[in-house]
Amino acid sequence: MIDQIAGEIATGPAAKSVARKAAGEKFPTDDPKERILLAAGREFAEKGYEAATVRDICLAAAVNLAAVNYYFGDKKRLYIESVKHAHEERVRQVPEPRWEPGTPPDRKLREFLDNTLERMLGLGQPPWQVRLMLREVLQPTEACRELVEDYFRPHFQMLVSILAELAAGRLDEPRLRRLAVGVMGQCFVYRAAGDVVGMLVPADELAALHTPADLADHVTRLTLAALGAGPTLTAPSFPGSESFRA
Amino acid sequence: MIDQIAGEIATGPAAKSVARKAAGEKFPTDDPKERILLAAGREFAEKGYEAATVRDICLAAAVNLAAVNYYFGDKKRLYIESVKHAHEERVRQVPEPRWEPGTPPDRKLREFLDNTLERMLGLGQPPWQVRLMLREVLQPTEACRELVEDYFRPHFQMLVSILAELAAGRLDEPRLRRLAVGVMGQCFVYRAAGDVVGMLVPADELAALHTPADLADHVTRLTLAALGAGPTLTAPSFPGSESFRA
DNA sequence: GCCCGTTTCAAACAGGCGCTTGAATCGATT
DNA sequence: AATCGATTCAAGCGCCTGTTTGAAACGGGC
Repeated sequence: MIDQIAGEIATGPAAKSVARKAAGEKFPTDDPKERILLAAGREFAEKGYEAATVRDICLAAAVNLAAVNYYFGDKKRLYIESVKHAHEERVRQVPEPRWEPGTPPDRKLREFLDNTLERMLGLGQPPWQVRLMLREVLQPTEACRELVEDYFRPHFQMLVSILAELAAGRLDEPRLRRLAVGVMGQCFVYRAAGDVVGMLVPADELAALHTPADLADHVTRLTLAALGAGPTLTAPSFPGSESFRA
Repeated sequence: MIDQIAGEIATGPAAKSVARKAAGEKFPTDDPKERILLAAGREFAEKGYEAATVRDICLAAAVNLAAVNYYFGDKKRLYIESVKHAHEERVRQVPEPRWEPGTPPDRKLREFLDNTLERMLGLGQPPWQVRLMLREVLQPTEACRELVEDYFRPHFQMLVSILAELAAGRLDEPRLRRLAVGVMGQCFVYRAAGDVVGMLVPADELAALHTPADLADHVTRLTLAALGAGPTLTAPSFPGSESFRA
């Protein structure tokens, strides 16, 4: 919809003032640089670096084709900047959970996973920022290392700390990290291979047992059981019998 | 190396018979169609559909540019055929494990995971076939559904059956499937997000605890513990105390 | 009211892409 | 040996890509 409007506007010869007004209504900012970053992020997330074209980005951003080169130099630098921009925005959108001292670790784990899964899968369609970051995870480019250090490592370390509390010294750091990778993997598979999971699991089952909340619950129970800090998955569950439940 | 040779050959004007001879030595087959499928698979796996070019594929296959259109019609159909071809070859390379009746399920699980991880991660660089299939998992195209039905579903179902044995009727089918997705996710994360895992986990630790054999062992123990069919991860391990070990 | 640095614009450039073509060449059949 | 369908070839056709360009439009300082 926006694309169409912007396209018509950008094409028209003497419809510039109209373009300004329309763009000003449709876009959150009048700054062309900001508009390009926004449109570029969406395009790159959807189509990937190669398939996304500077023309489409400028069309969506309602700016002239030459603006990309004017503000960013070339396509490559625009991509890196848009990944950083998306990352910063996503951090602002979903802040990491904080707990006051003394919070039981099983509750922390449950809330950590709830937060992680909500961020990864989101309600409805996950935002384009997440898809853009997923691309970096699957095929790291220059922007990846920064992403890992600023964003993934703190998150990962938080999980390791929670697991350390649960293990209570009976598992060394390397093994805690291995466990943490596995825990993240159980969440990650739904984001990265969601389509295949959707083909392997019946639709009704997916809606009933694979929502972010369900999965957070399941992975928490599984991890607690594996660490000997909770009942096994095969044990009958009594409502309210577990402390980590909200 | 092969590419360079093929390139020189394909370019030369009167060096055709030489080309035949050289290609015959370098390629496993003289059939141009087979050579194109092989080269196409490698190119698509490495660069993706968009970035891979018909020109490079033909150069690598030491065939004329027009051969692709002659044998496959267009680039799209070549891609679909090469995915199918890669899938068939991979099945032949690493056949699924079979057990005689009466094999204990924990041993089956361990061997299943060993097989799965070996296939996914392989020794050294995983073959291009796996990378090509990974692309389909992450961004399904027309070739994906066939891949799932012929290849992933039977594998997935085998895992579900093993887990059902371990749960011994104390877990319903939907919950078994959810558990199976998680188990596959713990393996999948190393294949899909291996680079990021490599940044989060120290290199020496990676080599010591994250090899296919180590991971198969770890995930088996974790799953058994979660199902109450084995000791917890925090329990000290006595060598030879577990039946599933080879 | 004019000026000049900053920003925006339409138009075009060179290059690479998938795909097509018509002729040359091959190889089995007669 | 001649024939003819199957295959291979070099060349090129549009098309679309990222990028460049020179001029037009803008806006704050004299």
